[in-house]
Amino acid sequence: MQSFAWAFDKHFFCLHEKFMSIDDKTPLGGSRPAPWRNGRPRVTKIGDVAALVGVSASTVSRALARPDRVLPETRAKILEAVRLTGYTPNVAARSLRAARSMNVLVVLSSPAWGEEQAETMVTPFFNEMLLGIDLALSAKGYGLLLGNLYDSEAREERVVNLVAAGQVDGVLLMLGRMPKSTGRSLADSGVPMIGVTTPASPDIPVVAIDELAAATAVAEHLLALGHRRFGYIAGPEWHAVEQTRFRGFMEALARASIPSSAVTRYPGDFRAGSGSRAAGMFLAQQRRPTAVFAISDEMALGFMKEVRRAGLSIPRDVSLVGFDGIPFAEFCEPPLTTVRQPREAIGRKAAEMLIQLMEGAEVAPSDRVVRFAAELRLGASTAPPPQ
Amino acid sequence: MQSFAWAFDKHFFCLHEKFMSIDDKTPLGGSRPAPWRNGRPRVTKIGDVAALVGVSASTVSRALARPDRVLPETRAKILEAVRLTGYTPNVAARSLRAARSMNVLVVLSSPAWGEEQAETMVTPFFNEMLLGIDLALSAKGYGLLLGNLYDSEAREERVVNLVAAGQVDGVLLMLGRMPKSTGRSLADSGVPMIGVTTPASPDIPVVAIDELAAATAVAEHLLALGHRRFGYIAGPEWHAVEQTRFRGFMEALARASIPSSAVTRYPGDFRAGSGSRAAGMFLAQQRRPTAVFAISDEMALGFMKEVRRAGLSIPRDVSLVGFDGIPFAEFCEPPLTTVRQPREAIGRKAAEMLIQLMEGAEVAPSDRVVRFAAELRLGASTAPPPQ
DNA sequence: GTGAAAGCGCTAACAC
DNA sequence: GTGTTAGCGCTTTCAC
Repeated sequence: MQSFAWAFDKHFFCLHEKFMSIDDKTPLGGSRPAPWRNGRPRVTKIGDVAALVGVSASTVSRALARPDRVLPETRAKILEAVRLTGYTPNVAARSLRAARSMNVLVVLSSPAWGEEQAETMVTPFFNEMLLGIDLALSAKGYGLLLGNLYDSEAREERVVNLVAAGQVDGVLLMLGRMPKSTGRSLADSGVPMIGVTTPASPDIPVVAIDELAAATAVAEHLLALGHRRFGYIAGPEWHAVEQTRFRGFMEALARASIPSSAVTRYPGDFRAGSGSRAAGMFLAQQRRPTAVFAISDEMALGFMKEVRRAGLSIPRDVSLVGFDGIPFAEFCEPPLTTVRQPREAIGRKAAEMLIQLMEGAEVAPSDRVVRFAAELRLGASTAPPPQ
Repeated sequence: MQSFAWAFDKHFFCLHEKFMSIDDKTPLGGSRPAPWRNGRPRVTKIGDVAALVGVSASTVSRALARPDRVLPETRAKILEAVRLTGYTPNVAARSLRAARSMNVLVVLSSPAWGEEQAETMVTPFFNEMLLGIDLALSAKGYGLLLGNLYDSEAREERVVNLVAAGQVDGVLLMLGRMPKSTGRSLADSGVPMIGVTTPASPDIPVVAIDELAAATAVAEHLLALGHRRFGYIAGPEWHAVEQTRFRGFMEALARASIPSSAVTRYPGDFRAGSGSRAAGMFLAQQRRPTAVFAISDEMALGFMKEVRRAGLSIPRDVSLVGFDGIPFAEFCEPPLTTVRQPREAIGRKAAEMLIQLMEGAEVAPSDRVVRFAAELRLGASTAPPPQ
């Protein structure tokens, strides 16, 4: 994504010469071939339709926007002409006039250290969420612009510009933290915004799961199985989700009188590779945890693979819990015990709230923070600890 | 995704106090408050910057677009004012004027029968490809609009409109067939277009892997292991990729004198569920194939899961080959033998070709069809047939 | 019910 | 070098 970006910084590439020659061959409707008018195909404009029918452009516009304010027969003729010519309103003109773009920006940050480290554009976790968002938005006629920050500040800057430039009418933030962009921030832009799985904020309504409850459920499940020594594969420390899940997990353990020294915290970044590295550290330990909680399924899968390679078996030697409930969590062997987030519903709800905001409604106070319940889905990767 | 309707924003918000004072002297946004100009946040316009510096709007525009054509000191003052005010050009106006949107549309179709059946917005297969596309586009300042057809005709229509409306400067088609849309087709719109993993077409350059060679490699690998009875989990029949892979697979077998009656063809739709269903059919067979080729990794994983549930072991009882090389193919047990497509490279190449087209270049004849080599990546899911 | 006219914000040709 | 001017395509008053 994010690619939009535009040439704000560098401003236009100039292609004049090329344009000229093409233009000469295909002079566009206008009396004078505009040199900048890229050899674009001649497109039907509202005036063309009007001329064809023998009415004014305003009437065509009205016929399309407020059918009831145009004589039925005029309207019929206009619609016919529209069909005939394949006329489609020019979005840029309409946006300019209406001061709205009908586009929504989804800002996400695939975990990466700079884009050269990125592995995919949309992580499995965001994927289903995007589906819900897309369906909700397109139902209301909004388009979807995708902006991946790839954890890069330069990108962040561009995204902020994008918003400032009025290219989008609303923003969905799917980030672990607020962008710390230089210059004016997103929040300052006055563009409606909703956070998805994002830290709660006074300014920005948030849709997410109840992270604390979910982490608690994981801890209690493992405790109930009899585990007393734990591993925790973390996310980046600045990530809101990491902070909450860690806290929920530790507090639940504390309530069961498990000292924090009984928990080994392995660093991670949500991606499978970091799960494998955590496994390396796990394997090297003298006194290994009997249960490991990875706060993303990808890390759990990475852990699983590495541990199996070392000849250990899950859950016989070590229990494993993931988080998110990505589709592949059930295809691994054993199927992963994980926390399933209702991602499509989250995405849909967030998009619907954003649409309301964009259409001028206020967010009800009760909707400042919407939390969905997450469900602990038992796979076969957890069992009582080995004797 | 997208189509465009209507609604309005209501927010009143003043960005910059600094600016307010200037405002008082030069009430911007027209002498008369336009009634439709729904209390949008007051945004800095080029004229504001100009007024602040004491030059004309054109000079500001020039200072930004062609620095060399403006006096250095003027320019410096302008840049300072831009910084101060947080001015960002209005995209709609620029697009309208320049007749280019700096946006590219990526049309894809997650396998589904209508959107209510969709599982994710971006399949794992498209994901890495999107990464390559995104990086290439954003490097040149282009934005990325995502349009998922979800195999729905209504969506198709909207996407076509989008293109016709000039909302995008170019299109990347990631489909198994050409959209069969009613009304004027995409190809007619005259907008530059590149197909990615799409049927070759006289009009549209294509970037893909050498499907035929890949399918051949799979067949030869299985033949070399000694297999003589095969299963083939197909894609939708209309899908170009399905057609080519099936042909490549069958022809290679034929060259080894394997009769086509030795191949069971299970229907599929690229998704995991259809792989599971194929497994059901497989298990019910009297004389089962000893090797199965699924033309997507997801289907292979679905097959694997179901077969394992029935107590069979891969590759001891049946060998399995997937296709695509999605990340999770190596996390399953056993790791999947699959055809790895260099997806990021494909995406990047396609985007770069599109950019060339959009900037007026011709596609070199040699680039009408660009084929990357795909690599058969041996996992542990293939072995000689059971005795 | 319909047309004429103005103008959204920006850029480029054309003076000076 | 810089200002003036015109107009991209559309929608929306405001007359009639």
